[in-house]
Amino acid sequence: MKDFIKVAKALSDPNRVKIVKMLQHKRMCVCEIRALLQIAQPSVSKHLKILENAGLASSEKEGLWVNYHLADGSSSPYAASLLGNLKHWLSDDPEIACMIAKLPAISREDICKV
Amino acid sequence: MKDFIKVAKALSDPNRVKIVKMLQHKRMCVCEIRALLQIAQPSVSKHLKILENAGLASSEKEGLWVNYHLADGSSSPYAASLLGNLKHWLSDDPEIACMIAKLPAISREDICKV
DNA sequence: AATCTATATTCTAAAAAAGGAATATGGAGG
DNA sequence: CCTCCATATTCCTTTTTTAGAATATAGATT
Repeated sequence: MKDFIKVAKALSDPNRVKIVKMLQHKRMCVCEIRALLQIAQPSVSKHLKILENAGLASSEKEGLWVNYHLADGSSSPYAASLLGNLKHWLSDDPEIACMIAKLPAISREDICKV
Repeated sequence: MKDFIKVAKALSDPNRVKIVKMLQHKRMCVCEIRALLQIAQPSVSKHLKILENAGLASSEKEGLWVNYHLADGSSSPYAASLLGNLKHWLSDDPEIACMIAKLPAISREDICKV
């Protein structure tokens, strides 16, 4: 029960759903996500922690950067299933589509300067 | 997006997930749900409204009673999909199982006296 | 009509979540 | 060793959510 609620809660915030949708396209560092969402860096970090804790995302260090990517689903069947659904869902949502369109132009070298 | 968030939010509260799990077994009126959840009647009504609004449940009047049952999924693909998943999910959660075990003994004639 | 009963709504208090400024951490490069 | 930079954490404020008491509504029964 607790695990399911964690996944549902994690996906009940628009910014976190947006993060999941971006991570479907490529792995991203915090400042890249921040650039797309246009919210403060600590907020991004907090959202990522919630996603990670729910089994929806995971991270790896790469020098100064921390690369976030979608979780493989092994830690939560609920997360695994929802991540599968979200591959199809919301792709044509205008807000999401607009964000994804900007994705290719984002490069961490240009963007990062917190 | 809005519709998805509504479903995720609706399912991010333990009491509402419990209601969904009971409704898998039979349609129920507010006071029956209240008896199983052991929370106040207005709280039950509010939870039911949120579930209904998300496309997860629907209701029909029957005299003084209002029978709630799972939605058919036609109003939200997200709700439809999650309702499908929830048929299997959480059935062996101890809290859920205990609640479902009490379900057959609940009869609105005995229970209702708000 | 008067009353009882199941449910919905309103209102208010308490708890949880989200956002960001300030600060801490930890690795990289001078 | 010192500085710089990306990220995490802490702290505080604002907003949202939850819960229940009190009240309203509407159908049923007398």
